[in-house]
Parts: sequence; C-alpha cells; structure tokens
Amino acid sequence: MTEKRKLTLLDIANELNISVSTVSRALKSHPDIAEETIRMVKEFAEKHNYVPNALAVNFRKNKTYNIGLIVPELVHHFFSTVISGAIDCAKKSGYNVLVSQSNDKLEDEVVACKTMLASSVDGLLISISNETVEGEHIKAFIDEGKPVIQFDKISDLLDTPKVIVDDFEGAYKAVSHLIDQGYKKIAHIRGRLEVKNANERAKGYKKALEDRGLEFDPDWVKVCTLINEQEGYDFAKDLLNSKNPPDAIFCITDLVALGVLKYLKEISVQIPKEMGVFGFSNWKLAEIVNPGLSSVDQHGYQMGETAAKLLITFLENKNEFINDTLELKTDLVIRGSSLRFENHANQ
Amino acid sequence: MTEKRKLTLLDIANELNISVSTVSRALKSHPDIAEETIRMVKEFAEKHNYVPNALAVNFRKNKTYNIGLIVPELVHHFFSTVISGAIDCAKKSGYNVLVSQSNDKLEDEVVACKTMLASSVDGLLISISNETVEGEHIKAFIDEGKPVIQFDKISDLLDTPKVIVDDFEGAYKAVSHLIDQGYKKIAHIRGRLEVKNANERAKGYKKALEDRGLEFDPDWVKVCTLINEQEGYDFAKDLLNSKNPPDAIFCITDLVALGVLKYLKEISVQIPKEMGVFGFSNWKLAEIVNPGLSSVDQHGYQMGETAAKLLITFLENKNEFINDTLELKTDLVIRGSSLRFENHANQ
DNA sequence: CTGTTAGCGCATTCAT
DNA sequence: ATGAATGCGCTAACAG
Repeated sequence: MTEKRKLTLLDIANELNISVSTVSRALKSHPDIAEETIRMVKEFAEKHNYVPNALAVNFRKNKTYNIGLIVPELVHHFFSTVISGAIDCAKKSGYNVLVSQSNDKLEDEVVACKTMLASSVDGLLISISNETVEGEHIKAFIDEGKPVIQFDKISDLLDTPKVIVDDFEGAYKAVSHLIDQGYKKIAHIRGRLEVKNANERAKGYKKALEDRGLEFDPDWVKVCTLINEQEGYDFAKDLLNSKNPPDAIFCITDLVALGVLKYLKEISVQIPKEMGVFGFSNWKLAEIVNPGLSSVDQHGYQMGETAAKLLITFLENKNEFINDTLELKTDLVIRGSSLRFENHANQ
Repeated sequence: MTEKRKLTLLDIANELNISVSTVSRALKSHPDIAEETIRMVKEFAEKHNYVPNALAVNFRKNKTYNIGLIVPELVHHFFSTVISGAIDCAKKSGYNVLVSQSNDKLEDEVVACKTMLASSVDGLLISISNETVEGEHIKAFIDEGKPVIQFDKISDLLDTPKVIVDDFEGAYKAVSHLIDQGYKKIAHIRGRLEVKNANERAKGYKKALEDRGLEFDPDWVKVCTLINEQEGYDFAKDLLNSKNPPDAIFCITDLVALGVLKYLKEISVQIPKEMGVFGFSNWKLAEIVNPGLSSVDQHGYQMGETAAKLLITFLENKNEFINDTLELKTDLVIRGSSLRFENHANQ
C-alpha cells in the first residue's frame, strides 16, 4: 500500500513550464494546441504514467460512467445471463455496471435504488420485484434526469423504455411444436394471474390450440404460485389422475417442468412417447435432466445487451428519447422430452 | 426526463440566511452547531428533498464507496453465489459493487481492471483468470493505495489477503465419507496439475486413503483438462474398463461427476450400491440429478461476504492491514450417489 | 456556536 | 496557440 501521490495536470504544467489548461487540452489533442506541444505533453504524461483523476472528471462533467443494474435474484441462471450481456455491452462503451439484487422484495429494491441513486449512477437497468407496484423509488431516477430501462419483469405504470421477451410468441411456438409432434391434449401449468409474463404465455398457449382446432379443457390449466419443482410435481399428479388426462404439459418454467418429469418417471409414464413435456427459460437443468427437457430459450444475454445498449444511447444522446418496448424473439430448444418424430430438431 | 436542478448547500444557506459550512455541519449534527439550527436546517432539507451531490462528496473525500469485483465467469453457479454474498455484505456498509468478468482470459481481465481503476473503485475483489500470472494490472491497484483481496482462484505471486476454500479438508472429508460407506477402491478424477485448488483436493484425497490404510493405485487418478461432463464420462469409462476398476469415484467438480453418473447409468451400474460417486462445489445440478449427487459445499455466499467484509475493513481502517489467507471450511452434502448406509445424513 | 476562506483536479470561457 | 481565471459542491482548518 505505497500510496504514491498521483500526478495531476498541475504537476505536468509545472514540469513543462506551461499552463494547466494547455496540458488539459493537449491531452485531448485539442485543435488549438500546437502539434509540438501535444507531442511533448503526451510523451511526458505517458512516461510518468499520468492517469486523470476520475473523481475530479466525474465531478466536473457530472457523470460517472457507471450504470446501475438491479435484478430480483442474482443466483439465477437467466438473470446472471442478462447481467453478463449487460456488463459486456457496457464495457465496450466504457461504462461500468453496479449490480444489486432485490430478492423479490420491495424493501430491498428501494434500498438498492437509493444507494445507487446516491452513488450517482448515470442510469438504471431494472427488472422489478414481485412486490413493486407504484415504483416511486424508480421514478426518483427519472426525476433526476437519469434514464431508466426496464427489462423482463416490468411495470406498465412506469413510463420507461422496456426490453422484454415475446412470451406470447414463445408459448405459441412451443405449443405448436407439441401439436406438430402429434400431442392432442395439451395442458398448461401456468404462473400467477397478476404476472404479465405468465398471462402472455397462457395466451400464446391458448391461441396455438385455437389456431389448430385442438380441444381445450379449462381443467388443464393449473395456476402456480411458488413456481417451484414441488408444484410441478403436484399438478402433474392432479392432471394425470383427472378424468380427462392430457398427453402433454407445457410448463411456465423449467423448474416446474422438472417436477412434472419427476412425477412422470415415478409412475413410469414414458417420455416423450406417452407424454410430452415442454419448459420455458432453457436453464442449465434442461440439458442435464434425462431425457433432455425441451424449452423456450429467452436469450438472456441478448436481453442484457439490448437493455444496456438502449440505456447508453440515451446517456450519450439525450435528445432521442424513445419510450419504446422492445420485444425479443425466443427460440425453441427441442430435446428428448417432446421429440417423438425425428423429422426436425432445433427450429 | 425533468432534469430538476438539484438543491445545493448554498441554496439552503441562502434561504436560511446562514453560511454554507453551518448547513454542512448541521446536516451532520456536528456538536458545535446549536440544536435549534440543526433542527431548522434538517427540516428545510427534508422538506425540499435535499440530496447531497455524491460526485462532489466523493471528489472531496477522494472516495467512491464503490468496490470492484472481477470473476472469471458470471454465468456460473458458484461465482454468482459469491457475488451475491459480496453485494449483500457491501450494501450493509453502504458500498456498491461494480461487477465484471474476465472469461478466464488475461486480456479481458486487464481491460476490466483498467476500467475499474479509472472509474475509481476504492478497492478490488478478484478471482483471477487461468491465464493470469504476473498480474501487473492487479498490482496497479495496490500501487495506488487501493486494497485488493483475492478469492477462490488466487495467485501467490500477488501479495494480497486471500479468501479461499479449504480444498484439502473438503476432499479429505469427502473421501473419508466414501470410506465410511464401505467403499474400498476409490478413484479420483482431478483437475489440472498447475491449478492449486486441484492439487489441494488431490492431496486431501490421498491423505484420506493413507490415514485409513486403503489401497492406492496411481491408475485411479485421472487428470482433466477441460473439466466438463464429457471428460467425466470418458474417464469413468476408462476406469470401469481397467484391470483394477474402482468402486467409487471422487470428482474434481459436479460437472465431471455428472458425466460419470451418465456413463454408469448407461452400463447399468447401480449407484450407490455398486459404485459411489462424489462431486465438488454442490451446484444446483447436484440436487437435480437422480440419484442426487453427494458433493462438497464451498459456501460461495460466505466467501463473498468474507472477502467483502475484509476489504471494507481495510477501507474503513487502513492501518490494520493484515496479509492473511483465510481458509473457509467446507461441508459435505450427502445425497443418494454415495449413501449406502442410512446411518448418517449430512454431517 | 457560526462564518470566512481555501482547495480538491479538472474543463472551459474569456482574454491575449 | 496559450494562459489566467472561474467554478463545479462540498468539507474542514481557522478565525472569531
């Protein structure tokens, strides 16, 4: 911890017997400054390892080159993928990313926002918690002129650009695939009724059935609250033991599908021969289980990149503030749990 | 984007007809200031929603309250757990965390370090890439008086405090458990010879065999390079088809163990009856596979917390700079893949 | 108890 | 083409 005092513009100016402003401008190759001077200053700076004091620069420019990123959960395959994309994108434009998590609790989200706002990020990327409604803490950013981009879990009450996945289309494609594979009685284990993503997926599911003229039984739709493995297991049991059992199940997420698979194995139902299973999110587990779980890939990395790019655009170029919603397309990843015919693999 | 001009100390001072410094001190409840004044200032500030300009404060104090965190890979269960712990810990002390990843490439690590150093983090938490040797880019932090803590993947060439897992002990415990379960011929699929963690685990494995007087066959030790599922599968095949096949396999990591499990299932070897399998890291997959994979939990969250706490201690209290290596203890998580006798569950 | 003053390092406007 | 001067918002040493 040598604590070397850092070289300042003044130091250079004194050494070179020129003024601070000349040094400042020379370092930026300002057109007013003589070639010769620029060369001299730069050489000196290089040689003595001059690094501008970022704190001073930030203060002067009122900008930090830091952006905030808040997700409900950090230890989560999808979100970590998003974070990865956002960070890589930000890095390219010279921005750093401050990461925080809300644990899906409003209180934690508010704290995270406050710390970030106080520590002066230039803008915010956020995927809101389940408990967030009004979002005053998020509006606070906008009030200070700091752009906010919502992604994945969004609120329409907040007037910001949004980057989301086309859940409707993803569900539609997944169910259509099941139909193509010859399944005729397709059930859906869905997410909570108040959650937008869940509703969109449910709509896509229903639309696919309609478009292909397939039977729809309201008893085939089960509503998860916790969205975990256990619920998948329990609902699979319900469905299989009902008077009109389905021959395929489309699940709100891979974890739920995992529970479904577990139950099916337990009662020795053959997958995919007797029953098809489809997940959503394409987590790591989808490729690990046996048989592999077909799933809808949400391209988290791309979502992170897109959101970060959008934010940085605003940051660099405030005027063109577009309050759009970007919907990213999904891709099906077909694995053993739904592939009865070998005629088409990944689409 | 309303871009309200933010209230400054001067604004408050003018409104209240007192001086800026009085306002500044009143806001901090400085003992010199009259109760009455303090009340008045605070009330005004509260009412008009005064927020100190963090940029100015940081500049003045030469401190950002941001710490950097660099990991090889962000989309990785263990590392995201570490990050989670570090962030939660930092938040408690009012620090934000700037996260970046090196993709296990020296070049990316250097860039990440430079950006962070330039953006003035107060200190750095880093788990180095496989390619990092000298680490000049890391020394740069220390040269500027910014403390660095290494964790998990560390280099002894860098003179910083370190937080690591006691790999030796973890391996020793895992192998001892296998012995307790009656396995007598225990193989080890290990990591690269140059990697410290891998060597420690290999040592623990060997010591456990020695201490219990078990047979050791050099052919039972296989060296991974990529450390992936395929290698696990391939080495399991090698081991099982050798002239002296083992009856248990201790793997350098869960992913490798997964490949082992896959091969064993393929040739219908019964787990854990005929063959025991033990992983390392306790990833999500360990509880998902069937049978569940016994594994060594490294307590990533705790590692993140510990590293962050250590860094913040230095930050708040520069004097007591201890250049220690903290070794965190592991815990065994016993699941179906190694449990032949039901006599003891998690230890 | 409060005010005055100086200065952190840099960018920039206005002179020259 | 260069320099002098100013100020960003805040803290703190010093003076009363």
